[in-house]
Amino acid sequence: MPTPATSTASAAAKRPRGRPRKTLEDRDDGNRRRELLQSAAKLFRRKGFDATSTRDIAAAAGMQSGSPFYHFKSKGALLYAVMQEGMGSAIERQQQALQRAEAETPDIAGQLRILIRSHFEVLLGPGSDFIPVMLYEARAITPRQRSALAALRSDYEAPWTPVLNALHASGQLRAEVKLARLLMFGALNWSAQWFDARKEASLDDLADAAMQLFIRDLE
Amino acid sequence: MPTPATSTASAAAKRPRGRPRKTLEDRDDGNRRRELLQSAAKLFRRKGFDATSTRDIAAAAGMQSGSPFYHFKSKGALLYAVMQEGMGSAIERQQQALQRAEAETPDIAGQLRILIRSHFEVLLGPGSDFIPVMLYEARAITPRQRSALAALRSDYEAPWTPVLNALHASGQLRAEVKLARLLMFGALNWSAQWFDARKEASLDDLADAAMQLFIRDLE
DNA sequence: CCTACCGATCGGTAGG
DNA sequence: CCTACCGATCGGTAGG
Repeated sequence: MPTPATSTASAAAKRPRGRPRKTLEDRDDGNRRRELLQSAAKLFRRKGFDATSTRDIAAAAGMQSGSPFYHFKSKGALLYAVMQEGMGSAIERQQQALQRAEAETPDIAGQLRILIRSHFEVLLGPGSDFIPVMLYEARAITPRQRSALAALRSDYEAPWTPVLNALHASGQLRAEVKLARLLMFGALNWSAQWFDARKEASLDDLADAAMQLFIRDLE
Repeated sequence: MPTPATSTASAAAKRPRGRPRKTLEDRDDGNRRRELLQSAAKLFRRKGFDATSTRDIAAAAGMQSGSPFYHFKSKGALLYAVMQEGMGSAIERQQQALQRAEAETPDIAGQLRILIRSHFEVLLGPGSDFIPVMLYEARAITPRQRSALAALRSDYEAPWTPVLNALHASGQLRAEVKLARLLMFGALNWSAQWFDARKEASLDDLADAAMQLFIRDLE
């Protein structure tokens, strides 16, 4: 829950930073921009892009109504930045998960489990507003932005292809790889609509269920 | 493609109906309401609820800007009506598909295929704007409306439960039924995001791929 | 980053 | 169902 804008702003006014001078660096512009991104991601996810006003976002970040436009040249640019940020960190997390797993040299099904588990984390884990926004607000961006994001998406999906091909070749994945991939991502991505972290199932439970659903001859 | 509003309106003015008197029945209010629902469903799907203005909808149905409010008391009521209409016809189609199949007494996997095939038709077939709107614009309706639709959704999903339970019992579906159902619907529902009727795959291809992906020991 | 503001658009309504 | 209209809200900007 974000603190209401007014109290955040007044708290900041009452509690001056350690350094006395009020230079630009003191303002820590990078952090303000990051707070805007976070607030925007959370609101875009909860209410949708069109139902979120730039005033909502400003208030959530403890700013006045016009201030977001000091950091982003338009509301659309903010949305696009949220999506880029989401894809960037998703790719990063995925690569880290794959590298961590390399030490254990898992079998091919084990590699798919790593990818699926990492995908659920990006989608449902802590701070996971960016990717759902990217998935569910694609209508609101320009064609040029869409194709730039499609390139990032290809990067993200690249590690999946050899794994799925190998599983198909070994008979553990029966459906044609191209359609299987689309259906599998649907099963995973849709979880952003129903998953409730407070409820029974954990991300590991989800990954187990997905593996059992898609892959035969496990272990 | 809907005819532009102006030409539709002027055509109607130039071509009086068969009956000379201008009573209310002559106006055929039921059809106008239906045209509004169709236009709204198409626009809500393409642009989203918030990005669609009631003026857009009116124009698509060949009306003036204030006229939708003669048929629906608010924009939200229009959205809700689209969703109800979608669920109603989805349930109807599903029951017809199941009845048609009864004559052939298919095995349990065959029954799942019927349900999946019917689901793809409701989602991707001709005139399939209503259910995607229901799936992707749920944020925009009130909690009361949401729970009323959840009841319809339960009706729709009811035939799936015994089929999935039986497949789980026979070992053809390995994952726990509750999570499997959520993941499966995700795989199917997500197709509304990527399916292109002009491209290679048919709805039967999709149903085949889904069956191969989810179910073992087919035929 | 704030203050003050603008033009455009929007959902909805009164009266016919 | 149309005409004419209203109040509210919104994205964005100038000037500091």
